[in-house]
Amino acid sequence: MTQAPAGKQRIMDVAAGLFIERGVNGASLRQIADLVGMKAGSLYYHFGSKNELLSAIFKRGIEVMVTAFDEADTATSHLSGRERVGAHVRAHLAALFENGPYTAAHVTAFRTAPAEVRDAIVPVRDGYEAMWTNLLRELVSSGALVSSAPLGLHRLLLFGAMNASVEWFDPSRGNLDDLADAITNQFWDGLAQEASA
Amino acid sequence: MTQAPAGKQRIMDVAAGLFIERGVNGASLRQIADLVGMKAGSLYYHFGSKNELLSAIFKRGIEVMVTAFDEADTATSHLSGRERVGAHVRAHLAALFENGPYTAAHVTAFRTAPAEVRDAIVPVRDGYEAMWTNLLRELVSSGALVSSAPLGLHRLLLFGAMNASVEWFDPSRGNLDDLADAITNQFWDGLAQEASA
DNA sequence: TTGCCTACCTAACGACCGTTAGGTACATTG
DNA sequence: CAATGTACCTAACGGTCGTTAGGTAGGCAA
Repeated sequence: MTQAPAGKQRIMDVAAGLFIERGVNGASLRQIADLVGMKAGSLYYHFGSKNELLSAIFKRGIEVMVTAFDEADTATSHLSGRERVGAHVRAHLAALFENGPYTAAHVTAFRTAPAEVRDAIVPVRDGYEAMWTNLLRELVSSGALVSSAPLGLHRLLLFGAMNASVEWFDPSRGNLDDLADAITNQFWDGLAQEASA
Repeated sequence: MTQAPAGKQRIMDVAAGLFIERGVNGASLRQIADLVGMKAGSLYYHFGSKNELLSAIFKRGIEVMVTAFDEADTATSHLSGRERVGAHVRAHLAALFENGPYTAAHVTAFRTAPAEVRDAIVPVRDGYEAMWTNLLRELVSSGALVSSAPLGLHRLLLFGAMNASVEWFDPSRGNLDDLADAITNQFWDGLAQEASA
C-alpha cells in the first residue's frame, strides 16, 4: 500500500487528516501507519510518542497561520482598513484550506488533545492571537473600527466564524475568495439593510 | 462515590460533560459510569450501546435549541428585526450554556461521532437550521436585512461565532446577555466606524 | 570488505476498550 | 408470603490501544 516517499512529512500529513476526521483518540497509530504504508512501530523512528506527533502537527498548523498572516501584513499594510482585514481573513482561510491539513487539524483536534500537549502549544497559539489583536487595535486607532466594541471578544467571534468553516466549506466546490469576502462583509458592515440608529 | 438519584437522566448529564471534555472516543463508558457512581456494565440497563447514548445526548441537545428558539420566536415576533435576532442569539446561547450540557456536547462532539450516529441526527439538526433560515428570510422580506447577501452562508458564519463560544466563554465569569449583544451587534452592524461606501 | 547509519519490520507487552451473560438486593404487587 | 420487575453488580469476552525491544535490508564511508 505504499504510494509516496513516506518519511516524517508524509506521516504528519496523513496523521493530521485522520485527526481531523476522527479526532485525537479516534485516530490510532495503526490507522495512520496503514495509510502511510508503514507499521505502527515504525512511526516511533520519527516521533517519540503519539503526543509528540500531535504537538508537531499543531505547532506546524500555527506556523502556517503565522506565515500567512505575515504575508498578508506586508502586502496590505498601506491599504485601507477594510482591505487589510479582508486580506487577513483570506490568509487565515488559506491556512485552513490551502496549506496542508495542519491548521485545520489544530482547529478541530486541539480541544480534545491531552493537557500535556495543549499546555505546550498554548504559548505558540497566543502569539498568533496577539498578531490579530495588534491589527485590530491599529484599526481602532486609525479610526476605521468603532472604539466602543470589546475587541478581544469580537476577535474571538471572527475566529469562530472563520474556523467553523472547516466543518462545512468544501474548497473544491466553493470559492475561498467569496467566502473571505462574505466573512469580511459581515465583520465590517454587518447585514442590516442600512445603518440603524 | 454515589451522590445523586442516578438514573438515565444523570448518565446523560455526566456523559455529555465528558464527551465535551475528552471527545467521543476519549470518554469511555467506564469513566462515565465512575462519575455516575455505577459500573460500566450497568449503563446497558439504560442504553443499548455507547452509540445509543451518544444519539440520545445529541438529540436532546437539538431539542433544547429548538425549544429555546420557539420561545424566543413567540416572545419577539412583534418586535423589530434587530430585537428578534438578538433574542434568538440569546436563546441559542442559553441552549449552549444554561440548559444542560447537551447542546454543547452536540456542537463539540458531533463531528467525530460514528457515521451511523451522525446520519441519524442530521435530519433533526436540519430542522433547527431551517428555523433560522426562515427567520432570516423573513427579515430580508421585511427589508430589515440586506437582500444581496448569501443568507445560508451568513447563517453558517453566525452559527460558527456562537458555537465557538463554548471553547472560551465561561458563564460563571462572563455575562451571557453581553455576549449575545456583542454577537448581535457584529452580525447586524459590523464593526466599521461608519457606513463605508 | 567491513562497519555504521537510516529507515523500516516483527512480535509482543500490559492496559483499556465496548459489550455480554448471569447473578443479586430491594421494592412493589397479588 | 410469594412472585415479579427494577436497577444495579461481578466477571469475563475478544479486540484494540500506545509503546518497546530486538531484528534487518540497503546505502554510504573508510
